[in-house]
Amino acid sequence: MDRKRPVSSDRRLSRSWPGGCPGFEGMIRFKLKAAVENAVEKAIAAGQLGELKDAPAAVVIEKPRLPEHGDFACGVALKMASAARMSPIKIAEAILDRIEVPARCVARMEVAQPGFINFRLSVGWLEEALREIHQAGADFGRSSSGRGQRVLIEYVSANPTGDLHIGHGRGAVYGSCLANLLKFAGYAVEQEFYLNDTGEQMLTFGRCAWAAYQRRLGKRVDYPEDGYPEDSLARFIEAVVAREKDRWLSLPAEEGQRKLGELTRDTIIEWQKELLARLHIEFDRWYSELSLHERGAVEAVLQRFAESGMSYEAEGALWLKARQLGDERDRVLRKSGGATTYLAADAAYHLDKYERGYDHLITIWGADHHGQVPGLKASVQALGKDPARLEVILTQIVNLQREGQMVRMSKRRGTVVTLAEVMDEVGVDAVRYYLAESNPQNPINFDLELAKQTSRENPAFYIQYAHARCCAILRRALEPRVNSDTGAEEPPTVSQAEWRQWCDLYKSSTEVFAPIFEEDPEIFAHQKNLIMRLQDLPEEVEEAAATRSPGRLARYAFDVANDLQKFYEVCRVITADAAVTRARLGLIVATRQVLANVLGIIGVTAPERM
RNA sequence: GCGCCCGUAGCUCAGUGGAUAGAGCCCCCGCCUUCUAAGCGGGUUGUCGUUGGUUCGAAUCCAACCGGGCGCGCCA
Repeated sequence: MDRKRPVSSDRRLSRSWPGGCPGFEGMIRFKLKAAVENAVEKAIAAGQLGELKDAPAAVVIEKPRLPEHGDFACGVALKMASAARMSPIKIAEAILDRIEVPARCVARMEVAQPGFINFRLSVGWLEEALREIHQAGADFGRSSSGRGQRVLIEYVSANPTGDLHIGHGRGAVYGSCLANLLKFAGYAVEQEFYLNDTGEQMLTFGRCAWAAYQRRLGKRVDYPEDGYPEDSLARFIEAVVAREKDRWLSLPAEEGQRKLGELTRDTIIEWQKELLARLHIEFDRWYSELSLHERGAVEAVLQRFAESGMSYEAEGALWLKARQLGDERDRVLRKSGGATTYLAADAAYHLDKYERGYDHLITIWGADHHGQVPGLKASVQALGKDPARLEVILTQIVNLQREGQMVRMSKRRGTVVTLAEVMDEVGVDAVRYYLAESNPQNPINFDLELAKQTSRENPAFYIQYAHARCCAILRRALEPRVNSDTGAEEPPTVSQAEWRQWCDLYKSSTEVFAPIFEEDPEIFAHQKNLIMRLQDLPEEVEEAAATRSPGRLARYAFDVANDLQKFYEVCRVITADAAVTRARLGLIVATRQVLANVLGIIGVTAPERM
């Protein structure tokens, strides 16, 4: 039943082939899509698709799971069948007859039950893909789909009252990866950390810091019972004492609480900055909540709510009419005691974000804050801003495990495992990879022992190893060789001058890559798989950016590494044949480039040797 | 009770309308005179939480239910 038709050379579109595929810019899937769309149009125009006047379904080129179904497949005939009142097979045949692709690019096209069109690639587009990778270099995979839109991503925003834990780490890594990703996808991204450096909690914190400071210097005073655990402050108090000695000890209580609160808070903030920098996270701005209060922004927002009739007084408190705006209940803006709530400050903060002119706002919170989302949305709406431009992403919990057993964390009992400890134990790259890999809405089980025990097998390491291996091969080709028989030093396989020449060729020529391929079908399959994977990067970036899933790229990097290893296993790169060596080094360098680009996005280092 | 998130192999997770549901870990068996064996190949593993619906076709969409997590009027 299946109709098989080899592509004959007279169906070539491109007269200038090889050397480029005019009219087929972009990735292979896109090139195929365009060819199929074109064929559908022509088939309709020729009246071969029954009563169809226009294409009722978008052409989607997918990757079949089974190798027998080719490298790519298209199910558009199935989607058109009912509208055309024809059998999918007949439609597929009519379309296939009109698909025009260069013979060097597609080896075979066929119609298969129940109406798929399957494609098996030849080498033309693979060579072109490699040339594109070399030409784009560090920019390969970068897209302009963000159209330079300004996006502000706010994340971590941990309270400056203690250590960061693994949950903060997750938000930090996710936010940072998302920022890198959106930049790569063509957005103008800024990253911001919101400091809760004022309010009720800072008063409590000041009392604790003051007590801890006095106690550290030998004074017999009680430590507040319901405050932050003394142990969790000890390290920071130690730093404060080392710097300030006992010069504040004689302050009156109220002054002392304020002063030590500030000193300790600032110590913690500095410490958080350093820790996050170690995780390869740099914020453009640390935005102080206190600064909002100080310049009256919070009061101004309350004023605006009052003027627009969006707030009211009840039970001694000031309320936002959030119910009117889709929330399940109204929200308190100012407590009966007179202090403003977190929501009031957050409304002022988000209003400021809007007024700074961003096209889009992303706020990343831990999932335990999800109850606040409707209130925040309602408040920005009440301020006349479009809540659709504010995207709140919630990151789920991280369960720390050790050998499959949950690590119970209790602040009170001081059994909290800090982010710093996890980083020290399993390494920054592993922490980044494991936290980057999953999607934010899923809880993570992070097993410390597993991450350590399998350090040779862990994905972060495996990907880095693949990158280092590419570097090693290139080094090998460019370094002088030692003759194993005579011990004499011989010139390198590739001279520096040659190499520079080759690098230019990689960017301008597709023929240069032709000698990569072996006739042996098994080896060819590995070569093709690797190149197909590399040329996927732009699509992966698009998809990851659109779904806010940088973790997708972490998994993609693993697949690239895996395909490289399989290729490496069956195929030598440096050979006696200069043309073959040149071609395959081009593939290795392209692979290295793709790995480096992806590792850059997920913030894992790309080592040259391991 | 209400709201949000989740439920896929022993474990950790992909896959969100297409053909026979995939990786890694774990376990077993092979492979180093040759560019990094920190590697590769092979083998085993599934009521896709349950039931019903929509569709030519459902892990994927809809409804109800079950199980887990989180949140729920002046904490942040």
